[in-house]
Amino acid sequence: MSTSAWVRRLSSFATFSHDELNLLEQLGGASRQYATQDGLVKAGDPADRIFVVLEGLACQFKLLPDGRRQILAYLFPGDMCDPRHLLAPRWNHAMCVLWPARIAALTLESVQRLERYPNIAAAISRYSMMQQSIGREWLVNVGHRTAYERVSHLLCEFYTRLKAVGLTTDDSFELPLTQAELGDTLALSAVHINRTLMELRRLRIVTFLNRQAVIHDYGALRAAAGFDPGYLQLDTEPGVPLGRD
Amino acid sequence: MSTSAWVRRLSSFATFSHDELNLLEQLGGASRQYATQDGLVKAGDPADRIFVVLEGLACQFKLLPDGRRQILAYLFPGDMCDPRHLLAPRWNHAMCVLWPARIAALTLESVQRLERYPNIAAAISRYSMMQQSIGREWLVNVGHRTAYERVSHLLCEFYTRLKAVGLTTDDSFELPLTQAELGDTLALSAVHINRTLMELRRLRIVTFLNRQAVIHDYGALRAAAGFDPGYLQLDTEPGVPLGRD
DNA sequence: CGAGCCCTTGAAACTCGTCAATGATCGTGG
DNA sequence: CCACGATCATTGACGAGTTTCAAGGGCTCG
Repeated sequence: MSTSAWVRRLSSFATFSHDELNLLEQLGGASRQYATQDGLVKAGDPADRIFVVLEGLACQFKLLPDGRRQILAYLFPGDMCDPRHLLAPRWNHAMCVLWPARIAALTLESVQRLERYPNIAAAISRYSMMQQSIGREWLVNVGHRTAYERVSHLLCEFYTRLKAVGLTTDDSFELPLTQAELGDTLALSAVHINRTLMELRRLRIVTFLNRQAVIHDYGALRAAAGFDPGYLQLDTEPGVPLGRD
Repeated sequence: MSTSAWVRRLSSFATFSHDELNLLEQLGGASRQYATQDGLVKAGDPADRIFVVLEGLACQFKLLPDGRRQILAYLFPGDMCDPRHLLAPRWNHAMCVLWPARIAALTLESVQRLERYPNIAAAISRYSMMQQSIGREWLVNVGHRTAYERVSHLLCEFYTRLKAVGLTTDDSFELPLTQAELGDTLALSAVHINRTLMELRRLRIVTFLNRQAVIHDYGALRAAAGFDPGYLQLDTEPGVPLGRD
């Protein structure tokens, strides 16, 4: 059972030796299968391990007392939690599985073992930095873009992130999200998500079929979103290592 | 020229030796004075140093091409940028000064020098983790709370953060922000910020005078916001459970 | 074949934004 | 010391974008 998406993702942030690659690959053995709707952690749980999504889809979210939900991040294959969570006593947000997933859990000790390899430590830090960058862009998205721009921007982000780990075919990718989940991500009602997606479909920019998103006109999508992929840092050259995390 | 707010802030995340305290205090010498409106970095600048705000107020923000602005974080006295920014080739957001400030700049080397002390490294990591946590809460705020809840929540956050570094007196604190800036933070128009603040004032919950916010009824403010200070991690020790929701 | 979830669509209501004008405050220079 | 301009706060009227409510239809799975 391969950890390849994870290795591919980290490889864009550092160059690994044979040993390091082996170590990363071994993680597959410690993984477990989860089903849609499975909870991974909830707010208040002790933060004693983080997760690496090897296949499938998971997300982080926060719940308000009255049931409103804000999705904070998606973990596609190859994505992991920020190891810094291990420094806090407890989680202050929740995680759940959105589509059947194979997920590995890492304890503080296993992360420290990995981070003895400077290349791995550097890759994880750079990768986590990029995830933070995505979070900042989401704040801009939710705060200052219209519904149409928001949806377009999120689709651009997904497309770019998935392409980077080889999870797109031609111009389409798996997107097993309900419109309610997209709504909780973009702070829009499911109804309005629907209307916006219909509009994108009507303009032949993006269509959806069987949980697949097909980008027919990436130029138009990107223009609609004002999408600038720079923040995804898929271009950076590996540099100097920086301490622990 | 004290660095005390910074030391106080970090001290809540680790216990420092005499040597470590000295080292942190020395930073004050390398600081510089800035005026309101001064830019610190803009998107695209090389990320070769980060900033520690010793006094005054600065913020991070992103600009959209048409001029819309989203403020991403405030740096009160004692706050610093995440050192991880040094791992990226360039900034993808901007920073500016909002109120006369004394600010120190740290290069990658100086951060590495500090992080040779494990307590300092740990404190900075934990502190940065908390900053990230604030960012997540902001996404919830902007995404899923009403104008009234948003404003209340932000005021609760400010009050709690400032109290933790001793920058409150009684129930008031300095808040030299314009309503336009609050609007760009909370994704509301300045006009609507005004109406919301008026409402808080009408209900005798919070008043404003000479750039000071005065909290008359913290209970009501907290209730209005649904504020739970847990995410600020000002109370807990690693691993120690606390019975809460 | 039914149950449940999800998508789709319309109509009405509401929150919040935009526009515009007035007033208050403050720093600056005459 | 006062006049001026600039920035910011305040207020009202109106409009736009989005939410809510409600109902119907399609798909999938047991």
